[in-house]
Amino acid sequence: MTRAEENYIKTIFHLAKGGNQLIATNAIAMEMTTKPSSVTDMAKKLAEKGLVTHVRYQGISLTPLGRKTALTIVRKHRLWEVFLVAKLNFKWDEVHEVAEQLEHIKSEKLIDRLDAMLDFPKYDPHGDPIPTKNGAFQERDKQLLSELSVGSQGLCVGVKDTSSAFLQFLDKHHIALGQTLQVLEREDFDDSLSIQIGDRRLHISNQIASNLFVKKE
Amino acid sequence: MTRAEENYIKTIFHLAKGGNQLIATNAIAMEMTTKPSSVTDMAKKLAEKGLVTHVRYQGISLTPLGRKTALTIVRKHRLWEVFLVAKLNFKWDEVHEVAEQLEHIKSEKLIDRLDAMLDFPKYDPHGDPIPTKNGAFQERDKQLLSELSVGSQGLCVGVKDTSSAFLQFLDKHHIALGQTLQVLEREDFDDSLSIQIGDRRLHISNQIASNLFVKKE
DNA sequence: AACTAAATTTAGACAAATCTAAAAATTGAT
DNA sequence: ATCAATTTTTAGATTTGTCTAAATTTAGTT
Repeated sequence: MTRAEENYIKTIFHLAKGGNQLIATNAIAMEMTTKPSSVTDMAKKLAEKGLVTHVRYQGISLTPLGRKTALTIVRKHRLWEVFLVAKLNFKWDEVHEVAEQLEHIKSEKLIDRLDAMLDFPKYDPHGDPIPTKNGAFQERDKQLLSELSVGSQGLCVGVKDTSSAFLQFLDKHHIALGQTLQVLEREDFDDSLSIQIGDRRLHISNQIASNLFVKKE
Repeated sequence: MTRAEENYIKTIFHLAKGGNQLIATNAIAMEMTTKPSSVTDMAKKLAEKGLVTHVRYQGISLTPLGRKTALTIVRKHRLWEVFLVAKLNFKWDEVHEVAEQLEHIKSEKLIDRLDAMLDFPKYDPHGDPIPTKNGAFQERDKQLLSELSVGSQGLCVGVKDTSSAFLQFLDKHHIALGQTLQVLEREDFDDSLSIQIGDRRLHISNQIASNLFVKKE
């Protein structure tokens, strides 16, 4: 597998959110900032290798083999992210670019040892689940903070947006995964929320609330 | 810098043993198991970038910029080797191939943090010196065990041959860096040596002795 | 059902890195 | 100093991944 092939497989996996629907050529091109024609070219190559199914003019989906490949790449990416944060003191908004490179390193032993060194983490620094060695992959039971009803409590378990801007916003306001919060009030006008988090009260926009995953308590 | 460019720079550095003599096109091709014509092509490209000096029909040498680049790559390679052995329990004969991949990861922060995590090691698992962040690079005072006179003592500080076969031989006979040994006898016939190492006596061939670096004590 | 707009694919081209085969330069042996 | 052997370079081709521009298919509207 070349690096380019791996990146396509990973992108299709993400766009399909782990499922195996057909993903549009344009969607892949957009996500990878490349041209649709390039996507078609690669689709043919990946289809020949048995990694994707390419239905002409309809889209591309992963085969079971492609899905397994994607899970391996995602596993590597997320384990490296944990490593960077837990062992090298990277901030959670600094890890993506480096993990993007590290995920292509080819050594099963390396990944297994890394996994053990990190004590077999289940989630990456953004709360996304880490597939196991044999490809098991469990989405956590979670919902967006914006969907929580007034009065209910939630545990912060992940972020939807992983941009530096958003993650630094959370840092600035001392919102971190593992914290419990409660929705105190919702403004009908703009769907902004008043929340209680620890001993603090905070008012956050809907844009923030709809990018933070919580587990209802 | 592409990966291919980095590999050429690194190879030229190694063949020149850190110096800046002209290295023959053929020597580079041999070392990289590629064709001389490919080396010439790359030499032109690297010369244009100011990394090497290419004297037509004479050979290729690193410019100061090329040398600096090489040192960065060597630094990365050796730090990753230390990491693999010290943190992930790799054996010293298992690290090369993986480090070959990891050395191309582009992140200064990653390397600096790794360096700190490993406590700023001066030598890699094979005893080779690790260049510092600013490119300082000090060869240790060392000589081949085969050059030691009968009766003298030495501290094992490195290996010349880093092949699995040789490293596993050393493991098997419990010869490791950091150990002290003494030359008891030399056979004139084949230059094999009797050595005292710890409380053991060992008889080793010249081929072994001329691939083990010691520091005279 | 026909037509337009959007999405997708094809055809042909290009850059990077490599190769083969042929040409040119160097070396060294007499 | 000349010639043969070796080394190196050049010229032209190949593969991978990409692009542009044109052609094709699909989808939505009336």
